Amino acid sequence: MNRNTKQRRALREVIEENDRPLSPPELLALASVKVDGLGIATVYRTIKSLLEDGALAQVDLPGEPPRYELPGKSMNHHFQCETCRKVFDAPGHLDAPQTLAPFEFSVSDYSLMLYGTCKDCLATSATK
Amino acid sequence: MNRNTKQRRALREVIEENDRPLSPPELLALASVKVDGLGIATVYRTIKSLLEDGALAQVDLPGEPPRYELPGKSMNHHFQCETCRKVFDAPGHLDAPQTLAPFEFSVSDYSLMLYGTCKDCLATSATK
DNA sequence: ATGTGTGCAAACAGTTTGCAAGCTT
DNA sequence: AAGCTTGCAAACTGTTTGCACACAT
Repeated sequence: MNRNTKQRRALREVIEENDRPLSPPELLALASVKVDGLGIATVYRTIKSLLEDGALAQVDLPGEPPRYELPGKSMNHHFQCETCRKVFDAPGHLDAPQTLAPFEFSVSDYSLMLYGTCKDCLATSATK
Repeated sequence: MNRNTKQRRALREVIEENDRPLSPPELLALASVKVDGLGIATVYRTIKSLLEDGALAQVDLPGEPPRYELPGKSMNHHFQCETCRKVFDAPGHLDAPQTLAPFEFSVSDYSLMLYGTCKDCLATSATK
C-alpha cells in the first residue's frame, strides 16, 4: 500500500511548502493547482492514510474544521487570524498548566489558542 | 416572540442546574427528562434564540461540538476530561498571552484548553 | 497481472429549515 | 383569534464509503 501517485505527491508537496496547518478545503484548493480534477474524497483518504503512517499531524481548533501539518511542530500553541482565518503555529509552552485546572482535577496536556491579526492582514489594513 | 413554553423552560432549567458547558445532545438528553417528546430541532432553535437574547454563551472547543452555558462565566479556560468527555470551566487567566504569539502578530484574545481526568473519573479509576 | 488508488455518487452525521398542527398570548 | 413554537421530515454541509475504472507496482 501507499503507492506513489501524483495526487499523493501533490498533497505532500502542498503540506511541505506551507508552514502552517491546512484544512481539507485548503489542501484541495492548493493541490488542485498541481493535479487537475483532484477530488475531495481523495484529499480525505490521503489525510487519513498519512495520519496512520505518522506522516501528518492533526491540529484541532475551537469551532474550526481540523487542520493538518507535518509532525514535529510545536503542537500546543496556535494562532488564528480573525481577518483571514488562517492558522499558524506559535512557539513556546506554559510551565505549569496544571495549576490552572479546577481543584482535584489531574492535568496531562493543554493547548493554547491565540486570536488576533496576522502580519499580512495588519499590513493590508494599515495600507487602506 | 420568546414565549414561555415548557420546552424552553426545561432547557433553561437544565442550563441553570448544570454548572458546566453542555452540548446539544446533552441538552436534549437532560431536558427530555422534563419534557417528553422534545425534538432536537427545538433544542437547536432554542439555543439560537437564547444566544441572540444574550441569555446563553457558546463555548467552542478543539475537535468538539460547541457547548453552551450561562453567560458571565470565565470564558478563557476550560478543562475536558479525557475519560468522560465532559467539559468544565476553569478559573484564572494568563497575564501576557501576546508574548506567546509569533513575531509581529497582534493578539486580542486567547483560550486555553486543559486535558486530563476529572474528579469523578479519578475516583472511579481508583476504586477499580 | 494484481490489486491499490481515484473520481463519482450515494450514504452518513450534525445542523438548519419548511410545513402543518398545537399552544401561548 | 392570531401567530409564535413545536415535531416531523426534508434539505444542507462536511466527511466517509461503495463501486467501477485507472494506474502503480
